[in-house]
Amino acid sequence: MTAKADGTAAALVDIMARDIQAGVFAAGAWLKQIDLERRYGATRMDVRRALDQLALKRLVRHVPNRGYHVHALDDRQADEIRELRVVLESAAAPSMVRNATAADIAELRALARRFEELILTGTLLEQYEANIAFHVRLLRLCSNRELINMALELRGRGPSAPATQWKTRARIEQSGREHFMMVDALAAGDADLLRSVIAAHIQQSEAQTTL
Amino acid sequence: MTAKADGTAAALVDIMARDIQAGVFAAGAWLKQIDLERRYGATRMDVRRALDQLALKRLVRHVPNRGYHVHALDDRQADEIRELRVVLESAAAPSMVRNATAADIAELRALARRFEELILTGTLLEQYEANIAFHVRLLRLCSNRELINMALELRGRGPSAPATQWKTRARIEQSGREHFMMVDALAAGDADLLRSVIAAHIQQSEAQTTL
DNA sequence: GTAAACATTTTTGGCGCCAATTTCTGCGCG
DNA sequence: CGCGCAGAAATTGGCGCCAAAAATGTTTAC
Repeated sequence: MTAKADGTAAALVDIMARDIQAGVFAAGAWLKQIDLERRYGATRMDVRRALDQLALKRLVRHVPNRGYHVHALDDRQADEIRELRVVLESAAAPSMVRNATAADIAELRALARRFEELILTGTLLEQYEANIAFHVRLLRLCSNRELINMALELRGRGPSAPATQWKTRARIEQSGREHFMMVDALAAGDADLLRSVIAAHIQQSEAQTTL
Repeated sequence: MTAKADGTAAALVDIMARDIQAGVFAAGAWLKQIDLERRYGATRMDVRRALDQLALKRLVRHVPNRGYHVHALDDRQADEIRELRVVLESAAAPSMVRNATAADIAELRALARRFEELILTGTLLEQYEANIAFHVRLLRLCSNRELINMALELRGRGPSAPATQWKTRARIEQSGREHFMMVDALAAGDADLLRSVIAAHIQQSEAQTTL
């Protein structure tokens, strides 16, 4: 529960970010420092640091003398973040195609299969994590580490809470198919195809972006 | 010198970021908290908060029990950040073209002219600030605010210190011309042209990106 | 003369307390 | 019965002090 010696603050930021994403706190709820330090078994100072960094990431908002509350992003921001993810992750496509080895492709296919299985047998959280695992593995093929970091950070900020992500069963199955389409595009070395599949996957639509 | 009541910490982060960019501190130098609190007239706690946030922005690096030192990015990171800026800012081009009014274009042309004048008459710092002013004004045409924020943050992290930015007089004059080329592309409503000028401008090369 | 060990000084980082502000609760008044 | 007000409780946020760790300077032994 309590994190290690030095990485305490950084680890707490990650854990809290995950919890906010997962909807542990109600949207717009006030985060009382006392509750947080009990919940995470952290010191007051660590909680404050974590809240400050989360405010910088726009996951929470700070109001002087009132405290921090989880920042529920409106539709506009959600759209803008999705659009940004399309820009970044499709820009990464050519680099991914360039660097993907046979072993990478095999691993990705396994992860795609795992996600597909969990559609039937897994819990929502397992599906969520399997999806993350696939996308992180895919992103790491890109040689631009700064782009990887930005894309991951953006994914953390976006409306990816399981509750809102896959609305229908048809949609989650479509996502599963798209994972295989990405792997196939990689195997075929078709960067343009990969790009458009990624774009459609993020936007959860059939059409490709026209930004 | 000392910042306002509430925004103290946030303002200090901005000021310190600017100073690091401007090369006030030597690359890799250790930032002693005592020096910082005297230099900026801030409390110890504000300095610590600012350093933490700067570490999150990767402008400084933290070593436990040693302190914070300015993070000199290597060539690889510099290239990756430049590449990311190309991706983001050229992705913004169509939106810029869509939203630019006649008034916007006039303002931008004035800013471009100001930069051109300062090439001859201004100091390096003035040139730097005029350049920033032009680019911020241009970016703000984009309707995607998240993209704007990311691009600005990235610009702050990149190797934009005046010392390394414009190596030759020919290059700074070329930058000045490119500013006008961007304004012209905006006025003509040519998003593709704007995109390639922006890409070339960031990469400081004549060729357009092939990412 | 050099290098290692020791002592001093500087710096970081954590812990706790207390003041300022806000919110909640209960009471009185119209 | 509702509204407003005052006191109390709770929460945030700032300030300072002190211990642990590192860097520096000094002494001593070889």
